[in-house]
Amino acid sequence: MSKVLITSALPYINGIPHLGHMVGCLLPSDVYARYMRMMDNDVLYIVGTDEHGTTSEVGALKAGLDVQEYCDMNHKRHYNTYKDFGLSFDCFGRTSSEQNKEMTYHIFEQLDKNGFIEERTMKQVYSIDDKMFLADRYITGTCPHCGYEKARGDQCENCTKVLEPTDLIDAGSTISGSKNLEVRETKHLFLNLPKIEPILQQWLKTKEAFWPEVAYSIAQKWLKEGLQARCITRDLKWGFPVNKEGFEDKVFYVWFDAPIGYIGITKQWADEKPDERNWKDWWYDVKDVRHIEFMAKDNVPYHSITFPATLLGTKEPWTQVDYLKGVSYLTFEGGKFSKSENRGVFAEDAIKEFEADYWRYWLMSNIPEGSDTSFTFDLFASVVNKDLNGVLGNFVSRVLKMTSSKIGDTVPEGGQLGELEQKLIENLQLSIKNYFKYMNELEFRKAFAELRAIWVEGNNYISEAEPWTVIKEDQAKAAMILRTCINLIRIFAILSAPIMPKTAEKMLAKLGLGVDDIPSLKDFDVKKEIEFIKAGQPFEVGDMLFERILPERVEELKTKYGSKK
RNA sequence: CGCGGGGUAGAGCAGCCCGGUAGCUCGUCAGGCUCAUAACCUGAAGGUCGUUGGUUCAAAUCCUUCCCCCGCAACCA
Repeated sequence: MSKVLITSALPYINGIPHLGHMVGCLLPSDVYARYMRMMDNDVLYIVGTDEHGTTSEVGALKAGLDVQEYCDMNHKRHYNTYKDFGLSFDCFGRTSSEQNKEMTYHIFEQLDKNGFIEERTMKQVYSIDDKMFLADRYITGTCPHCGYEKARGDQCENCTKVLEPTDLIDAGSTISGSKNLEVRETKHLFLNLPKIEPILQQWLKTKEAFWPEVAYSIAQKWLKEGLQARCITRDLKWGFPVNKEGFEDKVFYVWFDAPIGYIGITKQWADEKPDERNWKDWWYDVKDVRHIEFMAKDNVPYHSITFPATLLGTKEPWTQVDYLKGVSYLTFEGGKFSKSENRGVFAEDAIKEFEADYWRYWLMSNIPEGSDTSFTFDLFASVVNKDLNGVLGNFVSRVLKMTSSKIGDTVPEGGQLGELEQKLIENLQLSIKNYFKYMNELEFRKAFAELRAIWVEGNNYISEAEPWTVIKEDQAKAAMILRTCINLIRIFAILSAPIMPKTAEKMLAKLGLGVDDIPSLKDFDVKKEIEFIKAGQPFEVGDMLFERILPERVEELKTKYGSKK
């Protein structure tokens, strides 16, 4: 049994998670965690909310709430959404926790002690009416190059030129609209990345060759361009106050404490049961932990460069990422998800339309492993109707209905496996081997194409075996065929459990089994499992596993979620 | 010349690293079956692999030109 530490990029508290967020990090991490547990590994799966930063402050201001209250409320909201999607995290923590503060302080102190922290004085725009310094993008004005009136302080969206906020004509705060701005000097702390770069390079060499193309090339790109010192403090209220003399009125930059959150949240988890859990068993001076991180491409630089450098700079034996599963973006009908424009499916609404497993299956079998992938309701409906209803749901239905109507509501007795069944076993052995191989390699698209092929194997078998014909002459043989099919339902349920846990449960329930009856996948042997359910076991036909999505419904959904805009 | 990813049948993708008759799923068409959810099974049609030039006996695969889409460009997260 080996220890597998799984972390999903921590969703930002202010955002409303959409399908892209779900497939970018949350779902794949969950599917992988479930799979690794079924493979008998000791898994710790960490998720939580990333809470600090200007965006939270502004969000709270707009909601008329105190930042802490605002985050408490949204944390709960995120938690509920992810629970609805079936995420099986061991702890859903917060980057604003006391535990994370402790970790952040410790890591900062080590970096400072080792000479990787430097002070710099910089000029920044201060909004007198907002009583705060403004990040570049919180300032808008007219672009000096193209005259676009809503250019941001960091870049003009219209002409794409990179700007300084002081370049803007007639600049104002996006928070209050106030134009009462001035440039003030302010002192900040920087993480000296160039100084850490040599050891970072060395470390990276041992890891990234195995990472996905997207992750690997992004990390390379940053190194190629040369690292710059990175500012890790901010003039804000909402964050951890900097634990260094002269900087008490500042807080750590959200991106400094956010990834440390993985460790802080692990300590939150450990603190729930201090007698049996220790965060150090996962993060500090351990050799037997394999750490897998999940994220979308925008997060890759921080997890391949900045955060590893932060940990390396402490010169302490922290657990680093072993495999970084970086994916591209999911787009919505070819464009961006946008809450304000009511375009795209957001997780809270998705779950009201269809059960989690519909989304889990579509998203995971279409995860953007290569380039960006577009979600469309047409594709969604076609996958649900074909794969889930036609192939899997229909197999379960035809087998149970036939057995029930022709023989009875218990698993039928008689006959023994023949040549056709041997062929079935061989085919399944090969497909399952491939399925496990792809899951181990985190090649999700390929893995779920293989899972689908496994389901098809069921329909193939029953077509060839023709129990509806056999039963007229050989009752015992027909019984054996149907018993084999019922066992296939159980096997399909077990193999599908990582991606569709609720459906797996439903399938097993039809056979009078529970989730506790799911065996380890480690030594999964089709030969044995195909005869697991014995004659006499009662079953029930029950409801269909999935509903079909009819064309009218597709049109309805498209209108409702802004596909047509 | 800012950087990276992508451009392969009507749709969605694999193959490219390590050149050797272009593969998978959906859709379409035809056939089969009738246990099942107008479902399932079998077969067929459909692609000059974005474009230009080159290397090679041979290029989707290696080098080069240009075009298109997406993302990033370090104080939004």
